[in-house]
Amino acid sequence: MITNKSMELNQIIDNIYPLTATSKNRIKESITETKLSKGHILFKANKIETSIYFIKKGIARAYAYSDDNEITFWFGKEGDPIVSMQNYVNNKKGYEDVELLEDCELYELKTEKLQKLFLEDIQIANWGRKFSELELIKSEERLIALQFNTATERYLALLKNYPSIIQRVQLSHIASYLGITQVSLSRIRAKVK
Amino acid sequence: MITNKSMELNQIIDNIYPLTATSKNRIKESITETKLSKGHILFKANKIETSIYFIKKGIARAYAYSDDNEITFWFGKEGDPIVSMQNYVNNKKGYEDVELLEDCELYELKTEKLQKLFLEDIQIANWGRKFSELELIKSEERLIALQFNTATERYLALLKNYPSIIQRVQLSHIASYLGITQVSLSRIRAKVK
DNA sequence: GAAACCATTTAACAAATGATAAAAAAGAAA
DNA sequence: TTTCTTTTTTATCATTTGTTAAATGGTTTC
Repeated sequence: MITNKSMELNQIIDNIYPLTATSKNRIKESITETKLSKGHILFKANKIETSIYFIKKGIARAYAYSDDNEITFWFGKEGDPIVSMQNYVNNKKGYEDVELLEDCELYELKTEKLQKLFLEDIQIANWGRKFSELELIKSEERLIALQFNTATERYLALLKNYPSIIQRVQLSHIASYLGITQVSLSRIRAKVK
Repeated sequence: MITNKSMELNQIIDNIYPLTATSKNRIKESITETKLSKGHILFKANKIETSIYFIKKGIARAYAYSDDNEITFWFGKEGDPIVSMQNYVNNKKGYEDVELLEDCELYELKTEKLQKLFLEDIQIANWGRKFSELELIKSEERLIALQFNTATERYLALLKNYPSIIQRVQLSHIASYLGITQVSLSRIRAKVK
């Protein structure tokens, strides 16, 4: 079992956008810590979620269904936010499940409280702005990779940029994340070795 | 030649996030209008851009190079923002060119002015937050489509959701947008008819 | 209209991926 | 260990997509 360093709340908040102590405390006051075990379904599709999370320790994946088979489209590790964007942005039901792939320690932040802080504290509003901007950059990078690179290239990139994910997650999830079947990923792995 | 309705500035700003008249005017004071002709390269890869734009009238595309061939990864039409995200978010050089595909009327907003407003006006900070959130939703939808759907399904979805793009843009750009070759798109079109 | 140019389609073959099933390997449980 | 279960790999064949080149169709220019 590979262990990864846990990520402290201060660092997570600061990495997004620097805040004064006052504003930072306002966010921290709205955050609670929870431990949940491997296999726990954190978000359920077609439900309104009331929280977003940050991963202190552990990994998770988001997946949705296409016909019968589930497709993983996101992995999160220590420091990453767990957000159902349709919930967070538009108060709509999400289309994804989020499953914890290891025992996790999470920071939970009630969306409602955060939305209130956005309207009261300009620093937190900018923190929230930066949060979405950074997620947008990640999403765009992902998009470009899917559109520009072959499955083999995407696999090698994942191997290079997120070696921990590959070691900690089963290949069927990685295959669907890469947009290919598990059989196809196996072939790629055999060729690359 | 298909003509589309032009999109007024007030509507563009309001569609993102409702603002008081004062805050809205602050944004509007920072915006200038320009007309640029078809073929104009608005953003150049590996350059720091100092503005973002909104399309009043016309269409545009963003593309980047993979080896020799250019790949279109974004289309914009009336009402859409034109932003080089790496420039806007991280002040880094972008990797994309943006080309105007028709004669265009654009609203130009200097990034520096906007960043200043973010720090001074909480309403505008939240407007900027919402702006990125909405772009993030679009990006995620795009990502899901690429990962979940076949080329044929993506083509049909584009046909359904953005009929104007298909009528106004040449097929080679659409093919690369869909992540396939032009030949492959031709085959799909022949089959679908 | 003819010539030149560009976009789109079609054809032929190669390469990559999907689908299904079976075998091998790895883990978990008794 | 041995058994059972799950994950991963391998094999086979069908389908899709890529590559290259040629043919068709449409526009522009002279």
